[in-house]
Amino acid sequence: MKLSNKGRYAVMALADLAKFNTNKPISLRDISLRQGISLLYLEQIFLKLKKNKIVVSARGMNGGYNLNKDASEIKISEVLNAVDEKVKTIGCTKDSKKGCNGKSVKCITHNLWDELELHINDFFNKKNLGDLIKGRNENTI
Amino acid sequence: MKLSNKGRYAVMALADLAKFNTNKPISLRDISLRQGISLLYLEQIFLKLKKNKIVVSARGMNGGYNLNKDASEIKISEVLNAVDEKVKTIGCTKDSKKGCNGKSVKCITHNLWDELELHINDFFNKKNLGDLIKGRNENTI
DNA sequence: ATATACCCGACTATTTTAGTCAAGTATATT
DNA sequence: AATATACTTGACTAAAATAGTCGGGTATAT
Repeated sequence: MKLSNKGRYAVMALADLAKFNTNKPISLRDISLRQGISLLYLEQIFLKLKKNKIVVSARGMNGGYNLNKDASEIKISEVLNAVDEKVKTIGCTKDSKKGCNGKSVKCITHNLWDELELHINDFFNKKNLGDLIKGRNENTI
Repeated sequence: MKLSNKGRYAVMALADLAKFNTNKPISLRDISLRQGISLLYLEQIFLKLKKNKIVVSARGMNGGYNLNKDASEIKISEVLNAVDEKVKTIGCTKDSKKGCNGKSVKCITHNLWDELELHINDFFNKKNLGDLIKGRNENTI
């Protein structure tokens, strides 16, 4: 059970964006250099963030990205969903026909995974980008 | 972020073992049939469970497995660790040299993933196999 | 003897993740 | 107008993890 780089990078990049936030757009090149994330990979990630209205883009020279709303209003869950980093714990309902269907007939562990999923999503729903900025100190990069 | 089948199967199989618990060993064949998990895959999983002293085996005809202690004393975290299903959220400290090292210099998201890991592990530490048995009803398989 | 069932390492196929590439389009600056 | 910067898009590839199989054991009850 692990978190993917894509999800991690998305949050890192947005935190960077929130930290250096000005009225001017910030280029992916800058974020790439500061956070050590491949530029090409960042491009892919930011397309999704843009589609999900988490960032707004400015094209051309001096272009880049800005947050679409205040950092404190961007939940981590929102970010992870945007880059398709969903929390999935249950696989038992996939081959529906026989066995656990999650409704009338449940496997003995079904509720456990359900609870776990809620537990994790709850965590991501309670944290926002603003929290990350607030919590940092002088050793934070 | 998802849970692997291996971890899921391990918990399912042990719950099955706890449910049908008698003084006689229970064969993997029975568990395989009841839970719909490949016998060969179960063998692989139970070798690890055995190495970690979660089950004891009886070889030969009428052989099989039994729990090594009371179901209420087997934590889910123990089971998942036994089959190498660790919770890993942090990848930023891998290329140690520059950037986040998790100690003197931390990336802005480091604490977040640390907290998440604790949050998930906490969940698994609080749940045991006994809880699953207690919580079931007549529709549970 | 023989069938059952655990034991063990190696192997393969599938899926997911991670990251790259090529070929654009838009815009500020010179 | 030319140019460099930087976003846009879809497809492509490589690497890693997962899921599951295979073959050839050994132990034991009947």
